[in-house]
Amino acid sequence: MEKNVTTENVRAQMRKGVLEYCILLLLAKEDAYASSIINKLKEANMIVVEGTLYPLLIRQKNQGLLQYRWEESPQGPPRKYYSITQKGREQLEEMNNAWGEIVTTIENIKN
Amino acid sequence: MEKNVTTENVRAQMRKGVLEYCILLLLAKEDAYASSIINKLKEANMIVVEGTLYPLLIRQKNQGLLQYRWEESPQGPPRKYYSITQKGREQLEEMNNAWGEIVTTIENIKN
DNA sequence: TTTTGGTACTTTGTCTTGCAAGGTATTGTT
DNA sequence: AACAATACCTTGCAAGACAAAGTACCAAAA
Repeated sequence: MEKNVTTENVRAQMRKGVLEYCILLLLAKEDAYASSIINKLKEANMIVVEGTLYPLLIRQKNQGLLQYRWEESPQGPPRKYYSITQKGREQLEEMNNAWGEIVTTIENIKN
Repeated sequence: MEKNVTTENVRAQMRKGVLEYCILLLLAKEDAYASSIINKLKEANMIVVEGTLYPLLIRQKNQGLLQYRWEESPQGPPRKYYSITQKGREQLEEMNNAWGEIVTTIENIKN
């Protein structure tokens, strides 16, 4: 059964490829915890939900791109603050290049 | 000099979100058959293999974005020429917008 | 003190999709 | 007939996005 393709689906599809890139971009600027990352991405029109972000952060941590520390919250449970590692910054360098190339490639195909 | 594995993974990841977009962009310019599409994308640095492209073309056809006709080949078996439909062009419009927004979003996150 | 509401992190199951590998089919050449 | 080149298609696996449900912590209200 083919699903009806909506505008949202198109955007969702395109977001997938750059999600990890966005996380590293954000964390390169400042440490953050999952819920705050979701809000920042939402503000930038890059919708992500918990079920996507948490496993993604764990994957990036397991790859050595991120590390985390626990911090008390003014209200509620403690927060897991993620920060980017040296390896993460190198990966981000690669991603910057890759992103630039993709953008160029699309431009080329468009002519 | 060979690029390391992770670099290739990063590029592959980012390509995923825009593959369908690239197909429609190409077919909006001229009809093409699968093997030629693979070559055109390869020239544009957007590597795709048969096992990816054939199911993708079938999906897009089932969604009404593409149609096809058989044409004799000067050498070898007949070719399945795909062309974009009206619905496909409308979808392409959406994708152009979506792509523009993603590019803008990334720029925003960078700053 | 129990309940409630807000915040935060985690896991499970499903669905889609990319891809390697192998298969089928047609045509021209040896 | 055998082979090479071209072209299309399928299968099985793996990764990942997401909805939904679960766990846990804290503070203020009942």
